[in-house]
Amino acid sequence: MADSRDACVVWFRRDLRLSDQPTLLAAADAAPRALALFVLDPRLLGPSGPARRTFLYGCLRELDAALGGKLLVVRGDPADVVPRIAKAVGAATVHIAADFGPYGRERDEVVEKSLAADGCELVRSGSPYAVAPGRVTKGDGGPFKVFTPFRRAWADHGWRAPAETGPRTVEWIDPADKDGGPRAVGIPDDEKVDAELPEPGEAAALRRWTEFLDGGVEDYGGTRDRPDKPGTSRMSVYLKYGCIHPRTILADLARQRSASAGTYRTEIAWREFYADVLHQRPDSARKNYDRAFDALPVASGKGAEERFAAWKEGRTGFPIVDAGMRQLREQAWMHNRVRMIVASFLVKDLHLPWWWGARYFMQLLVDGDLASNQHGWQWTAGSGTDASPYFRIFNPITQGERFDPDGDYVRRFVPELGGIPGKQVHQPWKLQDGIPDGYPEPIVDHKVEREEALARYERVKAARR
DNA sequence: ACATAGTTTCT
DNA sequence: GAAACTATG
Repeated sequence: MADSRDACVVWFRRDLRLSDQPTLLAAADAAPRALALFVLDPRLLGPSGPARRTFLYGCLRELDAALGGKLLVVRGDPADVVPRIAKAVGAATVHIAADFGPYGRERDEVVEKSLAADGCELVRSGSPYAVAPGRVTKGDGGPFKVFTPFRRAWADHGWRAPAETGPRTVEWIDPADKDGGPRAVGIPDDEKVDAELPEPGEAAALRRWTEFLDGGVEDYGGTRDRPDKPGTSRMSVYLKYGCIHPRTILADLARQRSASAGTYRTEIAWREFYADVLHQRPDSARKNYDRAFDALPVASGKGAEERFAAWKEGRTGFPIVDAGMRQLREQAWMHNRVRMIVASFLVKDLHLPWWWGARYFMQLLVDGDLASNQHGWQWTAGSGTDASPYFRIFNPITQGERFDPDGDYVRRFVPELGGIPGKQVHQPWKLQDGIPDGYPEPIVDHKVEREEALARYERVKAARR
């Protein structure tokens, strides 16, 4: 329909890399020249704080440099902005590098309709998942609700090998040459971020991945649950922004034979599972996946707000919880084991709604991803897919002693406890000399609140009948 | 007597 | 996952 037009638009969205980028192949097939576009959409950024935005800007800066300074960055609603740009460059097709994945499909349709009015086609050629959400289904076509069967079907489904692409597959159009479209706003300046952020961009992602593959993956099974050790891959933030694609990771893992490589692959599968769940049930980003949990009485009012503030600021009096919450502020990141511990504490000890904690995580975590974050929380709360049973209530002391056995993690992030040697640091109220100055008493009695949580859960059971 | 390894129970 | 319970030496 538009063979006379020789240009297209490559709309970078969540896949901010150039290698292994099938969108570029699709674009090169469609037209010899392409305009590289990134839309700063306030809704795409979601409830992100300065850490996430600044990391994103770093990725954009690297991409722009790799494209010879030709990345067009505009602000606005894609449904309005994208068609105007497509028209300005005379594009017959707009190629999205990675669709939204689990959410925002309706919004894509709005853009699609708007483009179609100008005879321009929207082409989705990628996904930030090995298997796009919605593709792995049960025999009857229904979605999986339990992780393990999903993982098997997901592995059986398979995915293609990384694509051989480079930045020179198309000729990039200088955005200054286009007339009539929205004006470039450029990449915003970095915001003031107190946390120390990981290095943004594709090159950093590949460096980190190589480092993990060569050094850490063999120990992954043994040390991934140890917040006091650098045992995790730290790849989450790069996956979130598409600085690396999971299929690159999976292809490298397939060359390894170790059990640890299999464990790591399972973690990738969890990411894909939760994306699939959110795709099937977009409402589960805000509401209980299991609606029987709507009957769970949650704390509210002034007392709840005060407890929530203590949790956020890392002054609950439970060292492992406080260390985690302070790591979150210092690094815009928290070790996954500790995420589970602080989440369990918020839900089961403080009886606060899981979505309070989930929203706070999304604001601060540099790797915050809606699907993984919300469903990770729902897993802990017991309201999610294949969730942990509600009676699984983490004991913050036992968890601390088991996963931070020498107390190094706590001392690193809670300086008030810096002088207490060994694992005693997990129970400062038992010290002979009393709790060190400046460190709070426990704000709740875990044993009491555990019983309270179980009692509240009876309401959920009743609601199911 | 008592520590502890193993088992059951809990939506 | 943790607590209560049971068996064992």
